[in-house]
Amino acid sequence: MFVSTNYIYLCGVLNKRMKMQVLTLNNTGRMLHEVYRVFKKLSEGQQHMETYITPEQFGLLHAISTKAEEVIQKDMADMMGKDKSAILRLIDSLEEKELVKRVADSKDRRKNYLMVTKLGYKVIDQYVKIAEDMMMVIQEGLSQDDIDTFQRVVSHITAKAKEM
Amino acid sequence: MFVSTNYIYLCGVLNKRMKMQVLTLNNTGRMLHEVYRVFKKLSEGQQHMETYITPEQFGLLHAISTKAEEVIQKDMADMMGKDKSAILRLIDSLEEKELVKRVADSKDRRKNYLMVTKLGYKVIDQYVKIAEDMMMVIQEGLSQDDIDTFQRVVSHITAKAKEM
DNA sequence: ATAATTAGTTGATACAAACAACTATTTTGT
DNA sequence: ACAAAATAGTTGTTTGTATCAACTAATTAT
Repeated sequence: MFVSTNYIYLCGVLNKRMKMQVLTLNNTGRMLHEVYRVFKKLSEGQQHMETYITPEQFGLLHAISTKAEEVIQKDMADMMGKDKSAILRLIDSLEEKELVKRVADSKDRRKNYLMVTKLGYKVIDQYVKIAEDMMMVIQEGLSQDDIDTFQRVVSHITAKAKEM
Repeated sequence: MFVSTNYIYLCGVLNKRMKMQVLTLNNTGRMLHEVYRVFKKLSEGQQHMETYITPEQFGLLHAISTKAEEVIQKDMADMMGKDKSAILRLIDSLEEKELVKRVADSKDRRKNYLMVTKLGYKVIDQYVKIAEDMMMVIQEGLSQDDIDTFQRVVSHITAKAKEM
């Protein structure tokens, strides 16, 4: 399993040397790393998994499934901030596992709509179930206020970064 | 530049389907992705960089530099949750750029202490400076309370995940 | 009608992860 | 004291995923 921790120490270092009390993304990458580790462990404990997919594959598959409108590869590349060829290869791998299908647009023959198959939804559900159970345990001890603030700060940082 | 977004959608999906109001790591990976993008852009804008290093290299280099005691490769592998061979190869790359040195322990000849060179510290400072400036902008509009809560939630999640 | 743009594809290259097998050294247990 | 176990590091192999550049085919704009 390939796991990059790019973000972990990149973001982890922000502010280590700050003189004043400021926002620290110090442990955020490490947090995701730990959560990912647990998620992976729980996933592997499941014997009856339909299909094993990597986090990248899962992320893309899930992202496709949650879009209200039809999406094409280009949309997913934009959405996920990756090169179109990266998306293409992820789609290839998902199609090989029969989790998505490329369906040609009859009007614009350059486009392939991405459709999640029945099996695709099944696999998503399996992974989502694991994630839900895990998060239930993880959030024990946090108040609703904590959670709300956390989400708000995340949105704030994301928005600020996006305009930079 | 290699950028993995493993965590982004893995964690991004946690809770999308939750029925009740719960902790959502929904956008956390995306947040780090955006922050990383800005960081990279700012880094590339710097003409007078001593040496370009990847985020992984930077993370390891910085982590070594902040340890109070001498560290060996094994320590860094444990600390960063990676296989020792992954660390070894990152150290190789850092040593090639003359940012760290392996120094043999005279007592236990199995061990190599990792020492950050002068150039190593110089490179760290350059990257840290960029990160600091960026975070100053990003945190505008957040209260101290927001920041504290954010950090506390991150610690909570990390701790909970670690014991799972 | 030609030019520019768009969507997708392919090939080349790079980075970094895991795992397994190995060496050399040190520590442990009897 | 010596054999066995543990430890630190190394190397080779495989896998996954990213970028970039060059390309085709189809569509849109001038």
